[in-house]
Amino acid sequence: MYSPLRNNIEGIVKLTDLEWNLLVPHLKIRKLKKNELFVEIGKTYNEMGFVLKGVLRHYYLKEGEEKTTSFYFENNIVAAYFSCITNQPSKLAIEALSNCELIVFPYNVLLGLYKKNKTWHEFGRLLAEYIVLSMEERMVGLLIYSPEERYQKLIEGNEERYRKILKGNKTKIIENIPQRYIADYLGITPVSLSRIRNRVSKK
Amino acid sequence: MYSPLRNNIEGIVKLTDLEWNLLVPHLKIRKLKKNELFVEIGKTYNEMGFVLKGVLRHYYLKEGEEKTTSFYFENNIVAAYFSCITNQPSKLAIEALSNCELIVFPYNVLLGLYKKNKTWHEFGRLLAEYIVLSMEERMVGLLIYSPEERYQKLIEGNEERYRKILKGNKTKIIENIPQRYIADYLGITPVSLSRIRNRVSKK
DNA sequence: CGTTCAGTTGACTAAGGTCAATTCCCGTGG
DNA sequence: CCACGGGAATTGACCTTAGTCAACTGAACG
Repeated sequence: MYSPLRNNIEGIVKLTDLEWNLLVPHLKIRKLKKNELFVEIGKTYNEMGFVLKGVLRHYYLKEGEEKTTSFYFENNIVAAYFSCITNQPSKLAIEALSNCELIVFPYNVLLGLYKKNKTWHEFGRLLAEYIVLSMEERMVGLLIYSPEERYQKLIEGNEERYRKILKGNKTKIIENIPQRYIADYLGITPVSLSRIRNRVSKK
Repeated sequence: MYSPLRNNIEGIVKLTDLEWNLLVPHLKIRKLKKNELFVEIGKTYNEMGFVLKGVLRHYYLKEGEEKTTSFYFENNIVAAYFSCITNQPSKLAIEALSNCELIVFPYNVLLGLYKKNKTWHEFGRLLAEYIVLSMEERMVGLLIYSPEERYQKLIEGNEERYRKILKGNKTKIIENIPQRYIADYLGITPVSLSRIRNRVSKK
């Protein structure tokens, strides 16, 4: 039941059964219906999730408009990282784009494991480090490529992936996500994305 | 001599003298002349730095053009993070924009401290986590604000800073960095930045 | 079968990119 | 001290591309 989570953690550090079992008692399954929120803006969170089934999006509000900046697929960790780490109200919302099934556990528990156990602590550090690397990559992409180039790269699936746990299969973005969210993700409007797609397909 | 580094680390975790002294023997001072490279593209690095004096920039090459995506000021940690973590050749270069004085030490040593000492390990994890938070913020800025809005935010110094160690004083960007690099940082051309400045100053 | 909403398309606007000329600044050498 | 050279920044003219608004299309769903 929980083995996909273990597999993914073990993509980063090897766990003994003993270590794994430190976490297991705190795991729960949580189901979300399509359009249900996993994280709401303004609330403070202590909950980590791991996607077993489904897709979620992560958005900010700017002048009342939802701006989708990220997605979570199967085998991704999903959380209001900012809120968990700083204990401040979340500035972003996370919404299920389809019916989802998550493994959830409290961030506190993870912090406890960090204190108690070296392997778990190493997992926490490495996870954060890999997230840094993947964010650096995306940020550089936003700075040095045009919207059209970014779209090209997205459909070519050219981005590097440091660990499966971070980004599952990116090609799924194209297949499973409504275009207006992809447009946000690329930093453009849905209308522009439609035109870019048109341009690109004619080449 | 090394106390600014200790102060900044202690912005994240408290160190006993004993813990601090685990690192000290491995510290060295390194001076860079203006325009000298701290990191070259294609070489693999194991060196961390901490800026005592001066400013550096961090750039990628795209079709032969240098694209500056980040800066390092006094009291910032500077490193080819990607190269240190993955042991792969660096894709970016880091250049001194002025004569610089750095404290340097091997990343290996830090890894050794992580293994040996819980406080150091916690430092490593928290550092990576704060970097994640600050990168998330910058990335969202690139996605949801226009170039002009980004420039406004830059001069207003509106960005949050999770720890001094990450980003020193951002207002210094405006004062100390040639505009063409700031343009890259904002994801626009120097010509556009000049026009934006003109527009903004007339409001 | 109609309602709804995402996606496309068209017309127009606004903003950034490009290229080139000019000005400004600063340092260097006569 | 002044004149010159070189690079950075500004400005102008023009182009390209994204944004906006609105109309239309088409598929999904009840």
